[in-house]
Amino acid sequence: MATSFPVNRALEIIGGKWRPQVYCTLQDGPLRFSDIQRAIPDVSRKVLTDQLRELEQLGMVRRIDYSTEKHLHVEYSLTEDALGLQPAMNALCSWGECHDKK
Amino acid sequence: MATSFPVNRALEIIGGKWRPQVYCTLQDGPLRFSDIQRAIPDVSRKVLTDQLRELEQLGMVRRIDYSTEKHLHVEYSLTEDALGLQPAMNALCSWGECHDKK
DNA sequence: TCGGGTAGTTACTTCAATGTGCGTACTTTT
DNA sequence: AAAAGTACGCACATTGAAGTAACTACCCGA
Repeated sequence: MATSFPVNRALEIIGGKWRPQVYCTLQDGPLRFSDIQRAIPDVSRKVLTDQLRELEQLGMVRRIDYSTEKHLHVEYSLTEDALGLQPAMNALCSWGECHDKK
Repeated sequence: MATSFPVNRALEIIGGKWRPQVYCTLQDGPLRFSDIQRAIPDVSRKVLTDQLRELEQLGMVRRIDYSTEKHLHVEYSLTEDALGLQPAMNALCSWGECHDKK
């Protein structure tokens, strides 16, 4: 299977159309669902919830429900495991920045 | 568009089902088509040629035709641009290795 | 009570990536 | 003469990721 390569574990997290944005958005700290949506305006609610659920199952995103009887309040954040990908993300970003121009 | 993120430039190269394998296989030097196939047995001829063509168009793979009237001989290798991704690849790999076990 | 905010779910559709199976054309080896 | 290697191309089918649109259910402020 493709997952015999260790890279693919990492690509499950940051691969796909929206995951890099979700990752980058959550890097700066916990956010509510609607804040993530505002940060990534082009993603639909459905796709965003799908992505967050999948990332949660992969152990990369933590979902904490602070809702009371009065208010809905859910926060999403990256787990420590996910934060371990930051060096790799930075390497990918800096490569990307060098190879845009032209 | 999603490509506003610099990460996505890099994910065009190493994202997808077979590209990490192709990348890793060619890291060790130029190979012929059939050698790549032997290194990645599960990929079909069509998909492999598709991938190589796309990576060539992205400027990540160099295709050199050494054929004579006698022999077909084509070699594929990574470009210098693509080799610039090695630090990022290593970072992804080492993250993946740490998070397999368990 | 009307619009806007919170956080979703459900059903259906579309589209790009991937896979299957065939044919081409020319070679060397047995 | 037949089989097997090299490097493809083409037509089509399947699959999975992503998108669209509508619905739920509750709260707040004007």
